[in-house]
Amino acid sequence: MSQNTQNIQHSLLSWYDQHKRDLPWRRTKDPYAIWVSEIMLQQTQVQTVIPYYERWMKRFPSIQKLAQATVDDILPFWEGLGYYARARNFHKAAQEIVQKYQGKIPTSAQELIQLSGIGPYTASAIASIAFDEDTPVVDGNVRRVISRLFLTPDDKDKIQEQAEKILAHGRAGDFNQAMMELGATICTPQNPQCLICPLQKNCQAFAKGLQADYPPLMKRVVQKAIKTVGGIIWKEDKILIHQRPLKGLLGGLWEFPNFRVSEKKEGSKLLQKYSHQEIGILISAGEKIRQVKHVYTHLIESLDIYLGRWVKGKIPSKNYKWVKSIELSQYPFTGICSKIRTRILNGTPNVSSSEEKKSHKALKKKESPEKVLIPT
DNA sequence: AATCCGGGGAA
DNA sequence: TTCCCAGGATT
Repeated sequence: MSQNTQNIQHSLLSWYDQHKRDLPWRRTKDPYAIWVSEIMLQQTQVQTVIPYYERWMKRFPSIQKLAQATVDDILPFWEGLGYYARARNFHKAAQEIVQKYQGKIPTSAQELIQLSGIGPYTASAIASIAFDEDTPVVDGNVRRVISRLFLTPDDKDKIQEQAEKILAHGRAGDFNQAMMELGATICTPQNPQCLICPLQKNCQAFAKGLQADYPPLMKRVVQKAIKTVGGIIWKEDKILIHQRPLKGLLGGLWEFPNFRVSEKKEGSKLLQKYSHQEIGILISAGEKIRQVKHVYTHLIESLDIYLGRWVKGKIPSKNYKWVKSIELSQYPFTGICSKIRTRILNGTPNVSSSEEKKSHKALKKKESPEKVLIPT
């Protein structure tokens, strides 16, 4: 091992021992708990994950409890976290563990990666953190730190090679977390805090003043704008909701019926047309309640919501349901439709965006609605 | 090798 | 606004 590597390991681990954040999943060695955290942390920041992690662990405290649950049981605990396939894959893996592994979580990265939802990163993370296997992780943080430390080109194999070279054997779990912690708190994408960085003396980018140039920027994709029309469709005191197909965008989440449109016709007519074509019901469509925008990674959706009333026809029993407005909060909703749901429950069709955010959070805490919008 | 898959924090 | 986050599955 080179002098430089020894120095990096020592400086990084000393810094980590002294400065590591007190995170819920760092208070345990339970491999299941660490697994939960690693799945939630995929492409998701620590501060976002913490409340979800706490709620999840309370409701599904073990791999057995998770395996016993249904997909509909688990989705509400993932609502708003995004990348819903993570929840489904994790659930599937839990059932595999119970059925094929006698309920025992495998201890090696090589075995873990076989499970659904576990890729190279997560396999190494669980193996090193929960089982002390000497295997390095490479995530967005590690990629950036290594890229700057060694001016490594942004090549998957080169980064992996470097990560293996500097891994502190015997303390792989701490070392891996330290690399990620450094990337998250000091060696940040913009304005890295090089002056207080424990690896400043080892950093080739800092020596040349090239921190801002590493890693090279990725080309970004332009978001596509799409337009949809949807309806709050009443039948007596009930509203029609739809569960999205399990696979694909927002899989398994519920929403108010809405349809992709390209034509520039009148929205209420389109809602009638698609309600007939896609759902098989006849409705009368009234005024536009409001327009809601929602930004996805590759998509910007603009949804026009109309008030509707059922006239005749039977809904497909599978993915459609009539529910009372006060029951809406029992279903995990898509982000864009939860904005509208909030307004129905509050009886405030038009609120400012700041108020919208508050009421959205209030809903999640299951606070009782004050008023209910009366159908016209 | 590309593309899909969310929602939010931070500057 | 823009970047990107303790990535994995699908095609």
